[in-house]
Amino acid sequence: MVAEPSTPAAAFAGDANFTEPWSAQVRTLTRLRRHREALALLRHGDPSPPPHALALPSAAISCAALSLSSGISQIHALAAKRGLLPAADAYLLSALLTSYSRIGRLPLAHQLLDEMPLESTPHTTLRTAFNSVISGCALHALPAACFTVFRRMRAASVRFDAVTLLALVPAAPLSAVPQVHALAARAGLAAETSVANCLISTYARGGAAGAALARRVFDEMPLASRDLVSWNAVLSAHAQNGLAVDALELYRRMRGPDGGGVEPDAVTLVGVLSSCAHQGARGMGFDIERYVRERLPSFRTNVQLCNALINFHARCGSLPRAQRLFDEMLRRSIVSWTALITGYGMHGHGDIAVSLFERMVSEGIRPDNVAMVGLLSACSHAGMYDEGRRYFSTMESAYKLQPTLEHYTCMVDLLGRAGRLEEARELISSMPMPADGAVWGALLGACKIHRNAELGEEAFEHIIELEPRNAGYYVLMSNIYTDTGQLDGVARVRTMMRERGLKKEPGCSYIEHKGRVHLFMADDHSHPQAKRIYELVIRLEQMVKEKPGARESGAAEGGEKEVAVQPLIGFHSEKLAVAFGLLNTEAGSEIVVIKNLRVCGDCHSFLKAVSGIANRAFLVRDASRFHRFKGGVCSCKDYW
DNA sequence: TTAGGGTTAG
Repeated sequence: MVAEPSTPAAAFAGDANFTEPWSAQVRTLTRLRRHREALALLRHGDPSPPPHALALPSAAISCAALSLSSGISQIHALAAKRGLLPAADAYLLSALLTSYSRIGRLPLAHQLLDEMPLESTPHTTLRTAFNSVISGCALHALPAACFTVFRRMRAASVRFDAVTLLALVPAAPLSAVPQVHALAARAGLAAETSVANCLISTYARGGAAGAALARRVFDEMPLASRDLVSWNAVLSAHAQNGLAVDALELYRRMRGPDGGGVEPDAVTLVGVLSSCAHQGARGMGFDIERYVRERLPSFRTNVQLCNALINFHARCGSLPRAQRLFDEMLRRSIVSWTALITGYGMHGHGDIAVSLFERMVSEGIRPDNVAMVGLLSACSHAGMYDEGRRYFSTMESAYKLQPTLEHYTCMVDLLGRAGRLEEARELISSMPMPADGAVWGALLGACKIHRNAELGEEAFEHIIELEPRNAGYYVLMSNIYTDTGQLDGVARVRTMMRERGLKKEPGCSYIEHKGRVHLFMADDHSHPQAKRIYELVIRLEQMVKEKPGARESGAAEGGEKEVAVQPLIGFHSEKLAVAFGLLNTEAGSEIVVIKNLRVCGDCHSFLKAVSGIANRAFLVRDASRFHRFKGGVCSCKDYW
């Protein structure tokens, strides 16, 4: 084959500066990350004049990049032989320190640091040397070592700088980050863009409270210091911690005058799409997809961005679009598969989820814990008891995966829903770790479906120990008592809630129309069209009532579903949202509603009946899955 | 010529 001019060597020959000595060319190649060529040139270059001044530091860095540990040792030995160490050649010393640190030979890095003459070495060289080792410790996940070296640095009266902090801040335990932050502020470094960005992303690891701290750092940054990374970091801080509304609001601000003309990049969009998916913000997600297709035409090569789009579509009701994106991807990761598997699971297509999973495995991708959660929950939503149990029991032998709390939650849900309450209870007893609120909550939900107050009480006892402030579980227990006619139980749970100051999270549903979000709460009259909406709901209620068999009983009920305030005409939010959709959209189009809680049995049978009467399709995403109502039936087959 | 900040799935 004829070498094309685009091959690395030929390209280098083409752009090489031939007036530059070959040792300087080594440096250039290292800078261009063409490490193999750099080392080849070092090996074959003219040995006189000696290459040490320019070539050796670069060669050490190239060795580290290629994990050539012995290469670094050889350069080190050569330097020692030539008398360039300990500190005669500061650059070579720095390069060796960096190389040893990057490759994880930290004892050697420490040794070099120890050998440095503190008095005669320039201060900046000392600082770089300490920074190299601290960064190396951070790179190799040795946070305690970072601080040990940092203390030595301070004991030696070497001033730290922004680079030191970029390694140190993420290495600090979350509880100690504010102290490092204060240290940075006292040194006048906390306002530097790189340091502030680093603080934002580190605080972001600390849940909702951390997101608030991250937000404060961002808000305190001078406008001129905020760059794209600052916006991305603060946006992700909210997106990662479930604060989707704030993340979307930040994105709007970024695009407005506050953004200072910063254009989003793929990283921004990944974060925003995740929040759109979480929040059901379909309009914004669609806008972003348009932006991606117009402005980032090579997006198909960006696996994370494609994954974010797949996840968005799968969770926002457009499975065909998610599937198309998946099919178009040039390279896929396990995340791509998981997003799609989870999406099919949420829509009740357990069979498709299972076959996707099998296809993934046959393509040589080993499932991870998250993929298994997606698969097991897909089985659970579809009532695929045998498959779910089989996959769960072979997790360890087939895929070397230890079941986590989330897998147990899926399995308790799967067994419980299928009516195997005792089996679910036994599974909890057999767990190698203590069950958490979610596991017991899954059992409680199953007890609601199967009206088992006794086992429900046991689950509830555990839950109020583990999650005493989660009102949803109290409502669930109270509903079990209602269903089993134990009114004293209902009163007891209500008293507990009152004494503890707990209020049920209000149910809300929303629908997007012509670029606007229309939000409804139960019995909410604030919408401008409220009068027409209520009239329509009442009319539909009457039509449903008159339709024989329209409101059958026996639908599976369970989980933290909303309770109808009035059994006959409960103006739950999803009814209002669907009525708004019927009044404002054209016949034939699908009405998509996003809801925060689970659909109650009453609304479920109402929506089924109305889909038949009005000959319209409603797609409702509730807290755990999608329901597609059409022609009088629901895609969940009343199993939810 | 040396040290370096942000991202996805349940």
